[in-house]
Amino acid sequence: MASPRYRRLGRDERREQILAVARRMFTELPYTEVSTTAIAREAGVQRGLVHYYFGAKRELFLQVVRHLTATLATQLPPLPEGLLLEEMADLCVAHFLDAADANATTWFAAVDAEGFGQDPELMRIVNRTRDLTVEHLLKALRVPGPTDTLRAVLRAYSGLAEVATREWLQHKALNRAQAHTLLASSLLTLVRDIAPAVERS
Amino acid sequence: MASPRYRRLGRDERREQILAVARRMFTELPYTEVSTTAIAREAGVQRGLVHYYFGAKRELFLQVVRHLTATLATQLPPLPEGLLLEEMADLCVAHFLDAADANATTWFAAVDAEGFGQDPELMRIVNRTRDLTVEHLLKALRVPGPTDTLRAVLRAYSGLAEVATREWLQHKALNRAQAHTLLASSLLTLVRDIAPAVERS
DNA sequence: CAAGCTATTGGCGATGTGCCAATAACGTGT
DNA sequence: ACACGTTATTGGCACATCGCCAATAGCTTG
Repeated sequence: MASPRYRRLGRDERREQILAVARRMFTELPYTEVSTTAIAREAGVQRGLVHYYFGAKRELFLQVVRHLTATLATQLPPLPEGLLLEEMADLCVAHFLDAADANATTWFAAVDAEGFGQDPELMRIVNRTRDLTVEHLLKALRVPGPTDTLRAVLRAYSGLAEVATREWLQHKALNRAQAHTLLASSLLTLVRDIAPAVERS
Repeated sequence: MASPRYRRLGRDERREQILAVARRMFTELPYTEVSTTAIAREAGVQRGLVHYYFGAKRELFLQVVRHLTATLATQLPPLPEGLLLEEMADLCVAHFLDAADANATTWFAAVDAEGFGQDPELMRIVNRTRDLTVEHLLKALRVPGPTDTLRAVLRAYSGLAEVATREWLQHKALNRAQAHTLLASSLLTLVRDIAPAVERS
């Protein structure tokens, strides 16, 4: 007669629900200020259940980061054919800025996670995502011989892109058009002029 | 008669000793894996003393980051006179790479601290250090009207420099000469060509 | 050598984490 | 309808960490 004391959900269902709560909280607060107790409370569940599904708190955090980066990676745009290098760079940058704008909080949370001091697994996750973007750029720009040097240059470029985006969306020292100009012309120069020079060094 | 159970040091002396231990441990391990207990143990002291000097663990950590960034900031080279823009850029990059090389662990620890999720005070510290470097670049390159836009572009450049350094020292996808070429030519192009274009956008 | 200052200790209380046995919700077979 | 088995969920134990503070004990000074 009496209503049950708790609702029993399917494994994947509950798992996803807790993950959603964790996602929100980890993007809002630093790691140390998010307790499994708080996550459980917000999910309307006992703390033990969180550990039942995810083991350690760190594991849950890694799942969250994996999800964030995966979300961003799937938003890579399709590649139109037969464009000039300039047009292609423009397009890539536009798509990138759109994605960053649309998922600002997600994006910064993922990027910020990088510095979570020396955690090897976390470094691996974030680096793999960065490499995905680099490979996408390589395909899009159709550079003849994609060497390791060029990849390194493009990874460095992603560092520039990260801060430039921050200057636009957070610090507001640049507007969107300026961020676009900066990113597009840097990309062009890096690929066309600087990368070959670096290769020869 | 019996030797005393502990040595009593002066306030600053003990403070500096604990800080040194904390510096080492925080640069070696992630924040969560460094306990005040461990710091106290390595310093040969009771845990309570750590809190007596630094209050919360977070405060101690901030002190460490402050010290790391300050150390790097004091290594800014003097500015020689009457050089071409190219030569000046070369010089700045060379000094930068030297400093990064000499203090590799310190440098990466400071840079990594940045992402310590959304901590406002920590963001402030790291940003101020970045701005110091940017101002130094501005002075060195003697650009006519140092606008806010140019500053933003240079901050973005520091993002590129950070990753490029990592590619050289950690991932080893670039050698020193290549890192130098990348950083010097990017800096030149950004200041001479791209920043004005961004300004007009 | 007594007295005072304070660096240092040692321990209490609260909170967080990892784990696991007991429990209860829900699907299934009869 | 009802017992049964599965397993999602709870609740609590054991331990570590953190922040704090009263008591203690080095060192210094007169």
